[in-house]
Amino acid sequence: MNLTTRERLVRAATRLFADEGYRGASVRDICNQAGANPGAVSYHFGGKRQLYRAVLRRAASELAGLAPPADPGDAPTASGSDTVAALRRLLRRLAEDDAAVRLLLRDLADGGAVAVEALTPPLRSAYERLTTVLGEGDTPRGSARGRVLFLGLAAPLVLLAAAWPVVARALDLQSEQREALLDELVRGALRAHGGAESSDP
Amino acid sequence: MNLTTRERLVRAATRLFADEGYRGASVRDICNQAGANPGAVSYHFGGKRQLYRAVLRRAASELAGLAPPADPGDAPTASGSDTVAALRRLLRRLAEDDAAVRLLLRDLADGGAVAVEALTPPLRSAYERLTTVLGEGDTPRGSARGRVLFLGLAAPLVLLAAAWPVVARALDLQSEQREALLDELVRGALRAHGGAESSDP
DNA sequence: GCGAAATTCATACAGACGTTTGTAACGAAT
DNA sequence: ATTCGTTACAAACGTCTGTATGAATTTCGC
Repeated sequence: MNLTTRERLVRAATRLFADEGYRGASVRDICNQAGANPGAVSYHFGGKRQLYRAVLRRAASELAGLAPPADPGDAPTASGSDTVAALRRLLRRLAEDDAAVRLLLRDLADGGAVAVEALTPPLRSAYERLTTVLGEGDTPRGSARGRVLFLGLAAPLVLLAAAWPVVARALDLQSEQREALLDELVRGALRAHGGAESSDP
Repeated sequence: MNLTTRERLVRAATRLFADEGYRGASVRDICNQAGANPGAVSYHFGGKRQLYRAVLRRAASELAGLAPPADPGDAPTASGSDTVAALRRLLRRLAEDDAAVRLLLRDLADGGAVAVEALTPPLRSAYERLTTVLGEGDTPRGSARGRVLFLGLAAPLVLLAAAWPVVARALDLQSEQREALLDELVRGALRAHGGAESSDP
């Protein structure tokens, strides 16, 4: 592999931090995996903490890249069949390399400092994209229904991607049923969205 | 405080493990917080790992206790207004001491070994209670609609309790709006539940 | 009030930790 | 050809880790 040492460090650290946590992954392990010296972390990043921040930033922006901003050309659709397909793709990508999700899950447990600052823009754009596509654009961010739709989709998605074993065991599901369950969830959320008006503002 | 040393250790460890993670919380810190000796952990629990397991077990059973098993006397209700109230209480208790939730969140990032084995029974009973109350008892655990309802409620609840700052920031919400948002979520889920039939088995 | 058991204590240990250090290797510019 | 900045290296540093130990102390049945 003809990658720079810095890049190899980030990749090895991503895997190890996701697997073992910040303190659990030692600088020596990371450098061994990257084929570098113990001092390489201090040299390239100024310390372990800053390597961790770099890894977390990259993971967050990777997750952010999975939710593209709202396209003005998007037409309001009642069915949302393309929404189902898009979320299906999203789940597949989240599941096939879960390092980023697990890293952010750890950050959430740590208070979510990085998640708050790095994930707010993509979450907002995903929220706006969703409400735009579904024709709720008249009340951009204040709509109770929009919030419910968004959280009702995003939260199960995170759990499906990051905590699937727990969900599968609790609900007696096989691993192949994960995408089917996501489909059911999306349809359920859209059903809720198309239902009766909510009462409070 | 006239608590046994063992109990003080568990309490201090719960807070520190939740705040700093397993490796981040040192035995010395725990013992200092508990007003005990460094050797107290080895003496009472046989080691740090086993103290951690005890803490995790207690947290899991505490969470489990918040979701009482299905009462045979529960009558199927279409409105689910008592469901809203029950989940409101649940969120409030989860939020006011978030140590247990953060502990289990860390366990999820670690693979969820404890969460899988300790949370499966309460999750199942909560699931059955929910479907029973809402009159879906004819297809006990195979119903796609039941799974959607359950996940659509449980997942946002976890996020609301454990990652509220991220959610609040992304959705431009104040901290007082948390319970209102939960209400909206429950109503949305019930709306989805009462909607059209789902297609697949 | 006594003796045994249970508990707490101060201390010590070997190992792993993150980081620093001095030096060597390398290509580019002078 | 030589200087320079960048990068990589091996070794060592002091600190902190979890645990073990044996003495001191408290607790409790009698």
